[in-house]
Amino acid sequence: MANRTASSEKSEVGRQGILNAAAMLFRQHGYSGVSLRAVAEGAGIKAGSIYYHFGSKDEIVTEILNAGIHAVHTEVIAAVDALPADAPASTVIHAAVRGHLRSLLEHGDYTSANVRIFGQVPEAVRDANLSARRSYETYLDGLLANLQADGGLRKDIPISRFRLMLIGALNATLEWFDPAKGGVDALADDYADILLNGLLARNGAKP
Amino acid sequence: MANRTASSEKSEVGRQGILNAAAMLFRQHGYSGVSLRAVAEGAGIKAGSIYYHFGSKDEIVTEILNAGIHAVHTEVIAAVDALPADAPASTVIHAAVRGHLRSLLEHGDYTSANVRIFGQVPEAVRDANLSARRSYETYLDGLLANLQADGGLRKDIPISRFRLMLIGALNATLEWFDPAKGGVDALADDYADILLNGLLARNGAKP
DNA sequence: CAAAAAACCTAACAAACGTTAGGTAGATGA
DNA sequence: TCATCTACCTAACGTTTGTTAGGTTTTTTG
Repeated sequence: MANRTASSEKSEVGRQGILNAAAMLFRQHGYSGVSLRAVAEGAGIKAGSIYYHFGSKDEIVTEILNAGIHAVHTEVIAAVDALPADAPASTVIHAAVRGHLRSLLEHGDYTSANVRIFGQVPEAVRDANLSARRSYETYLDGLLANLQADGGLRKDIPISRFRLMLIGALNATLEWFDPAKGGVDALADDYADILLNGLLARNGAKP
Repeated sequence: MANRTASSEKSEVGRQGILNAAAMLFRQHGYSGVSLRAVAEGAGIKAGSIYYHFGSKDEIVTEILNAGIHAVHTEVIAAVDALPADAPASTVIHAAVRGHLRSLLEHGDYTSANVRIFGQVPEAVRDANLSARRSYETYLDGLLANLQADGGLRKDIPISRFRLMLIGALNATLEWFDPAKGGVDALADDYADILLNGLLARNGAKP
């Protein structure tokens, strides 16, 4: 029984089903740790059928990598654009942090696959993802530069270092965050707070 | 010519040579991306010979993972213990950050292999590394708790969140840091500064 | 100097890999 | 209704994988 039309649990089909299954698996097991047979099973089809939609494994992973960057980039832009134009630096950073974390931790098989496997894929695949990456980095740098020019952010540390630390700290949450244990937004509140105000106890304290 | 005793470029031999070669390769290509034949070539021997020293690939990777954690743990302890007992929180954090980064970025094939592949190895291997991880985490938590109790660190955010963000931000430097482009210690200065004081421009500014 | 132990090599195994060729069921369009 | 097209399947290919068995060389030991 339950043997008609393959009967996988999810069995999303078609091109998108392959990408969804692959993104989930890449995120969990790394690039070389995922076989096309595993991807096919996740998508509810057989391995050979993948080649109807894609020319190679690298073609799949390239598309996933690009979609991952595009997802964060879009979500962060949306979060920041929703603010009033004169929002203070702390508000802008907070919105960006929340947008990035949401994209990564909530609807984020593609984004988290990107973070996890970018360092493992063949060089050609990495290269194909570089322009999307740089585009996001440039956007963040512009954001930080504006806040710095307005006097909201300190000026004694280069922007690229801000940005690298920001992205690094956020992406690292992927390794331990458990959506069942606590909300993404509460995490974003804490992270933005620490990043903005630091760990040190203030002398002129607040309540 | 140059054909005696295998003549590989480095050709470290023996058990340690295998581990060194494997750590370097795992760091670059991930767990499944490294074959035992590649490890053997890196160590200057043939694939089958590995089994004289190790029982399986997982046995190798287990040992590398444990050595990696042990290396950071030891270096951070040494850095902190070198400080006077009454050192302020900022000094202690700075020393810990520098120790962690040095272990990761300077003499750190084992440590960086750990960071890179921990999420990809079979569950049994991960489990075998958990106690070493927890030991390091417990040490850091104790450190942070002391500083918090002394009034050096703010108390409105749980210690585990401090620690996770700290380790995450530091480990993430592995993805982009280029030792040829800038010193580890300068990086540690900046990171400790940002983590302690935050990104925001201060009103009661300093010179 | 001979015997024993240590450290390797060679050659092969079954399984799993990415990929390809050719076939088939069901929908679509004339 | 027949031909075409889409979306799959089956079966196999050559290669690479972790691993093993058995043989050879080097080093240590008595």
